[in-house]
Amino acid sequence: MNRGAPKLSDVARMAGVSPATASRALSTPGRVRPETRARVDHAARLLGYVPHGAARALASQRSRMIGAVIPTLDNAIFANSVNALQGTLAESGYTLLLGSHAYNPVTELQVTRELIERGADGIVFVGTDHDPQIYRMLATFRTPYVLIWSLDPSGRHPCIGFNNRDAAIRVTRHLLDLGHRRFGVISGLTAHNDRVRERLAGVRDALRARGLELSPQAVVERPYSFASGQQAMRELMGRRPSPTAVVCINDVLAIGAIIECRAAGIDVPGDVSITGFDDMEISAQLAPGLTTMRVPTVELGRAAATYLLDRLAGREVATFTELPVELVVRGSTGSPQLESPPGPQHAVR
Amino acid sequence: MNRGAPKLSDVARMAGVSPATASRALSTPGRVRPETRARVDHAARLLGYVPHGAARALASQRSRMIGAVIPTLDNAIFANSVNALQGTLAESGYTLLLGSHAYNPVTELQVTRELIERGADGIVFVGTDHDPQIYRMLATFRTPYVLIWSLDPSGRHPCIGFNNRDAAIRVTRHLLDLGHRRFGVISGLTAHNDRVRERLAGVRDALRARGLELSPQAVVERPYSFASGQQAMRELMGRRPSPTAVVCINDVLAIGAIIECRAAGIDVPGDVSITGFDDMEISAQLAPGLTTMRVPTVELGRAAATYLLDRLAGREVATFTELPVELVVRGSTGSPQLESPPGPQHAVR
DNA sequence: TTGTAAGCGTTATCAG
DNA sequence: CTGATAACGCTTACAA
Repeated sequence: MNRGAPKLSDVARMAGVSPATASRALSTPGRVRPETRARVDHAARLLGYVPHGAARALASQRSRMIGAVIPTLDNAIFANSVNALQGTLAESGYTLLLGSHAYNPVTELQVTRELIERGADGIVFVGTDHDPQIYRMLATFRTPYVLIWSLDPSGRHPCIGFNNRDAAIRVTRHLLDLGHRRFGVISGLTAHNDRVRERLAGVRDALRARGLELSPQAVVERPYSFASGQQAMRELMGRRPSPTAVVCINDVLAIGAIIECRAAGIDVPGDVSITGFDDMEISAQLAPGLTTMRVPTVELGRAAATYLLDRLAGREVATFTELPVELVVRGSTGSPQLESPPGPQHAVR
Repeated sequence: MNRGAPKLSDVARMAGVSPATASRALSTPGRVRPETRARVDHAARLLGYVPHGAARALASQRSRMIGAVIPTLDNAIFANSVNALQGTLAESGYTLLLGSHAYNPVTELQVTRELIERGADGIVFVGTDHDPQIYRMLATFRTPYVLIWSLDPSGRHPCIGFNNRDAAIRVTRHLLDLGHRRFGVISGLTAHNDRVRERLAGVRDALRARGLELSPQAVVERPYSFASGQQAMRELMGRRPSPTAVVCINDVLAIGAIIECRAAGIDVPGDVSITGFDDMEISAQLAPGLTTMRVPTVELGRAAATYLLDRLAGREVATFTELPVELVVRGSTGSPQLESPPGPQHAVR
């Protein structure tokens, strides 16, 4: 791909120095006389020299590329994080290699292999649920990595995330405090998704602490999509007695749920309360009284980049970072519901 | 980064063949005896061999990586395309290198250089507005590329896109046909963004064809954000006489505009009509009567991947592909407005 | 079909 | 501070 393009030796010749010196002038400017550095820089500029990354990687054993393995970019949540990740990496001259797996563990393994093969100096993963083979590969290739979105309870893997279970507990408690007793949950698919499982567990924990159980039919598990959320909401509202509060495990599902409520003429909140996770800006507009958990997507991306860059530079790094999640109570889902058993309330996330 | 990891020579030794044969067995299975191929495969599997991408790229002059240079991932529109692009590439063993520039042409040039440096075998760009230096670099390095989202009128650059101007014309005509005469436009920033300029020109064209002009104050130019859209809408509705129809150049702005209408108690459509571009699923929920232009984001990503893969494989490729854009008329923004000058109508996109 | 050997364009080591 | 020179791990003529 570099056919005909100027190479380092061309730059060196033009500057009247050896390739070695040219290399140094370009990558470690401090190690050459200012004057020769100027000559080399000038020659490089004149020739439009662009270093050959593969050659450089081969010789230096560093690719200056960081990989990210994510479920999908369709979820705005991950797109935001990836955007921040890429931006932060670029500031340090690193390029992002992107792989997604659509929640398929086999694909994930494959994608990871691919990134390692391309020489990723480090890799970012989402969540803690990964094939043991993945961790084995990372160890074999001594590839630094970090898990984001979740906290690793085992402490075996470096992670930057937040307490998904606790966030769900807080959201649920909020609903309980509003007086709700009949709950429904619109969940994402739990397979290969620790975030969903933790959040679900959090809802259960909070309810149990107040002597309530979540019956199997009170939980609807669906893939992330507006349509799923709509349909799930319809099902839940069809149950008798119908829930007065519904917790949505993800914002996409929440939006679907809200849409369904509007279509069915159900007031949110009022007849129903919704609480949620992730990126709820739009959801909040759909249902102004919405209560949500705001997840630090941008911070996750930035922190992951910083972690890996620091690690690669041999700097000290914290191997366990918990980020705060903010409970955002909008409008007045408040006291009214406390007296009369309110309509359904939904915890969105 | 490959320290301690098995290399091709290890596989070769274990299989009892030369490195050359091992290489062939792995990358061109057809060129070796089935029996030796099996031995090599077995050895590779046993050792957990992962090829060294940089070495391979250096020797073969091909990286099996494709770059994408996009404005941002924060816009769901681009995220969808990138997702499709990455997925299609992965099916053919290609990995995606991602760069974004936040609508900054200097950053874009830099990012492009970075991708070329990393050895991208091909690059996808958004739109036609690019620094001439970018095209020069692409030529120097003989890097295949393709522009998506727009059609290149000059015919100089391969492109896969749709007619942005025509789409805007159709949307505007629709509003005209509904009886609207007083228009407002919420535009994105026109600098370095041919899509916005084309769409804006389309609105002007359609109006002019019916003897109407768009006064300077009827156009509000803002960066993409919900807040911008809200604010712009407020400004437009403050004008006297106020517009009965508003065209939003992008869905993010549209959502903001709709939010503002709801907050102000303005009915959409009814007091106001909205029409839009890009991903209007949510907008449509916020304003059920919304008319929109549906942009083929997934197809754009897929087609771009296919184009580059075909080109790299030496296959025939169409260098100019126009994709259809669908005008989606929802609800009944219809006849009511035809009689009485309707409230403001907004073309969202 | 397989092996030999010469690169691919940089960086790193080691003298000078 | 600078210059030879040997890797880096793989592919690919060319020969056998």
